[in-house]
Formats: sequence, structure tokens, C-alpha cells
Amino acid sequence: MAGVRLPFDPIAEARRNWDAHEWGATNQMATATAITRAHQILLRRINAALEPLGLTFSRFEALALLWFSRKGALPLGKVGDRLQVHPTSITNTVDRLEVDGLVDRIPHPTDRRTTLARITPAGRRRVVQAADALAEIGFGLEGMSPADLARAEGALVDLRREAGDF
Amino acid sequence: MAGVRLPFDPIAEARRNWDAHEWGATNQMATATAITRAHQILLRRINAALEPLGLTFSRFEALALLWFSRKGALPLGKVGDRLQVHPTSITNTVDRLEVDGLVDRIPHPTDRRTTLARITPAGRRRVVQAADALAEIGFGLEGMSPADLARAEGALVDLRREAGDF
DNA sequence: CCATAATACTTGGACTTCCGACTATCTGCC
DNA sequence: GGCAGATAGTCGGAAGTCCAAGTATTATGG
Repeated sequence: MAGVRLPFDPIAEARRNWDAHEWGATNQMATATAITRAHQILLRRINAALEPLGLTFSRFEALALLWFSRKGALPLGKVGDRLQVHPTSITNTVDRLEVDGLVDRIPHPTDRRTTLARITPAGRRRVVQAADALAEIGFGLEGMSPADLARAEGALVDLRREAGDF
Repeated sequence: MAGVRLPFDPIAEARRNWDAHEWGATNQMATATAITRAHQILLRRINAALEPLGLTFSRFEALALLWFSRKGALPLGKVGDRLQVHPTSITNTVDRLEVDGLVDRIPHPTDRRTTLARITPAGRRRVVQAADALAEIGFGLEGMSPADLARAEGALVDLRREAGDF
């Protein structure tokens, strides 16, 4: 990765270029770029914090969801719906968690199409360690003030709603 | 993908679980989740809009950067610095743009370690079409009000600065 | 009651991103 | 001058995401 600190804000610079060439939607471009970049920063920090535990953010999210669930087990499809990812990603995620013994697959009691992912005791121990590790680094967001955390979250609610999340 | 509309806001739900189990850093967790999800929404819409043009968001970003540059050519390393991605990603991106004839590689005039990516005439035509297509969909952010766009962008400035972007 | 449609998951392939390691070249300092 | 260290780019491999297509099972409607 390039650990380079630029002598200017690249988004402000992009704004200038965009306006100068009349490409339109400058504000959306700037916000989209900011979100993309924030995500990049987050994901790197989170995955770095989870790496010693043999987890990634995706796997952590799935594991946490199972941990919170009443029975410690959910159909793969439900996991995908909650995490808003493609079914194939869940298959992949659960495969890896299963290899590490943090989850196992069990058949659904009545619907034979459905497979349940169930968190194992090892998985429960691991997910708690991981949550600690993430709280430790403030989910990679320690650069943000409490006010900015709330601002960012609030500003994105309508986008998520309009995208059909809830 | 699961086109499912949940009957509740999954982030609000995560907040409740997090607090109930005293996992800590709830606000950061919520904001990190919102950013992650917003990015996911954005990227899908943007890539869908660019797909008919044979581009992805990464390739578009690189192409736009070259388009804006004074000479239409930049060292691969500079491109990586500006886009904040790993050198190997740039190699990959430029490989693909080159196959499509939108960019070519030329040697640096004085430093033989360095390779320049140069946008071709076809690349210039394509990037303008792509910018139009993205402006058309408001960079996937049409669900956000102008006020929310500004709020989101502003809230993320400190994060980007602290992460060393500029 | 059975054919058709919907649902649940998996497989194979494409794409992006990262890391570690490697080659080639340039820079700096003794 | 010449060798050590920094810098530029690439290759191989791992992980994540998606899509398209396929199998198995369940639900529906004539």
C-alpha cells in the first residue's frame, strides 16, 4: 500500500477538476468518494485487528449474528439477508468458519432445502475476543468525534432506506 | 443478492444487541456498519451503470485521473498514491485498461524503473461517457438530500485526515 | 394430483484488493 | 567509485464480492 500523505485533500482536488470540466453531480461525486475512502480505511484497520484471531470482518459479522441469535443457529439465507450480501458470499464465509471449527452446518428440521449455520463453543469464545479487539480500536473510527459519528450515521439513513434495507 | 426489505433497521437492531451484551464501542460499530453498507450500495449501483461501458469504478477512477492530468500520463505509483490503493492493484487496473485499448504503458523519459500509464484517444472518449453515466445516476446517491451529502462528506473529513490521506 | 414456479444453497468463473517476495533501477554515503 | 538501501513495478497466491447456472426441495394452481 502507499503510505503517502498528499499535500492536499484529494477530494477537494477532484471537486475542482470535476467543476472545471463540467462533469456534473459534483457533490454526489465528492460524497461517494469520501464514503469509498472511509470504507477502505475502516476495512483495513478492522481486518488488521482481527487478523491475529484468524477472522475477517465478514466472518466476524456472520459469527456475531449467530451469537446474538436465540438458538445460535440461522438458515444461511437469513444470514445473507441480514448482512445484505449475495448468497454465494455466505456459502463462502460459512465454509471458512466451518474449516476453523467456529461454525457447523446442520440440516433444517423440517425444510430439507435449508441449511443452518450454528455457532460452536469455540466460535462463541472467538467472537467475544474479536468484539473486544474491535472495541479496542473503536472500529477503526477513532479519528471521528462522537458528533461526527452521529452525523455520518444519520446522513446515511435515507440512503439505506431508499436502497431498500429496511 | 437478497432483495429483501427487512422490517426493521438492521443497524438499530445491532445497536440493541451490542448494548444488551455490553460489547462496547456501540456508536463506532453503528457508524462503521453504516459506512460499510453505504459503500456496498454505492459500488453496486456505480458498477451497474458502468458495466455497459466495459468499465468498473476502479478503472473509471484511474482513467479520470489520467484525463485530468496535464499530459494525460502518470507514473503508476502516482496513480496508486492518489487512489490510495496498493501498487499491485494499479498494475491490475492498468493491465485491464490496456487490454481494452483505453490506456497504454510508456517508459518514463529519465527513470527506467518507472512506467507511465497514458490515456489513449479511445480512453478519453470512454471516460467522458462514463462520467455522464455516473452523473446520470447521481453516483448512486440519489437517495440523499443535498444537506445529507454535505453532512456525510463533512463528517468523514477528520477520519480521512487522521488516516493520513492529506 | 401433478406440472410449473418459487426457494435454498452450491459450483465455477470474473473481478478487485491485499500481502509477500522478486527484479530492476536509482540514490546516498563512505 | 561502489556497495547498501530505497524506490518502481510485477508475479503468485489468498480472500472477498458478485453473477449465471445448476441441483434439490417445497409450494402453488389448474
